[in-house]
Amino acid sequence: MTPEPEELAVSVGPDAVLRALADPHRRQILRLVQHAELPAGKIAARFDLTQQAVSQHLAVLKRAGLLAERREGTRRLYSLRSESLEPLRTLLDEFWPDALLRLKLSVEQAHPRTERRPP
Amino acid sequence: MTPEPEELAVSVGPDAVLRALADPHRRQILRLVQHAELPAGKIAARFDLTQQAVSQHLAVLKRAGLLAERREGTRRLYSLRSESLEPLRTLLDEFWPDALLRLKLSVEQAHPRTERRPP
DNA sequence: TACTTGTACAAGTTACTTCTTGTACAATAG
DNA sequence: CTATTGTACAAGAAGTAACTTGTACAAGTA
Repeated sequence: MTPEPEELAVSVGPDAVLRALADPHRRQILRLVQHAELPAGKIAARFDLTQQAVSQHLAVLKRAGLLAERREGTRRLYSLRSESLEPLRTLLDEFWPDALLRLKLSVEQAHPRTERRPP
Repeated sequence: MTPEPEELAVSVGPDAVLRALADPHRRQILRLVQHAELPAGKIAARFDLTQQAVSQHLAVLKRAGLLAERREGTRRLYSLRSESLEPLRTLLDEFWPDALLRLKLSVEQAHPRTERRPP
């Protein structure tokens, strides 16, 4: 009865993203995989935590949509999915003072970076 | 021995801010006080929670630097301190793909919105 | 086949979060 | 002074998070 397309569930909402980011270890993981895909082991090696603990952090980040996972043989390669930061940006836009918000919107309208949702 | 200037401690770091924002009730509180100061009681009245629970949320938000508190008689008036979203914006900038980051920076340089910290 | 490597899953512990109920206390009104 | 109102503080319950150690298992290698 779970009709979820599994890998295609893209947006997780702001809660999961914010909670995932609220941990320093996890932010560090994101920094590591921001520019290059990295296997779980190499990531774990950078921390004073057990491999399993890091694996659990990876799972949290993945559930939040912040990590892409690619399997290659026995290894799992992780990389940042920056699209999933969108809810964070939306939140920030919502609370950022109006003056700057208006400026920002005008910039984005002048240089649209992604498809518009048609109303 | 705590030489803290108390009210002047402005920046709390990304952890507290992110954790504070990771709760829907607290985000709702921020929306309520975003444009107008509100007393704790009026805020509490908007939720299906006890006054005390909301008071605790207010405390979390205040510790994160996200709320200003002004006392007026017996009431406490809260309002959003949007400066404290700065760590969030920094984080977002750090992880946002380079293309958009460069655009954003160029805009901010063209229209500086706040004083520069002199080095 | 059996061994090794890379990784996740499972269960348990400890600490933290979020709520509740009960209470204290400061400011004002009578 | 006494009562009322607006609010925070305190303690405890229940859930969740961040670890640990132990184990399973899939993919290669001898």
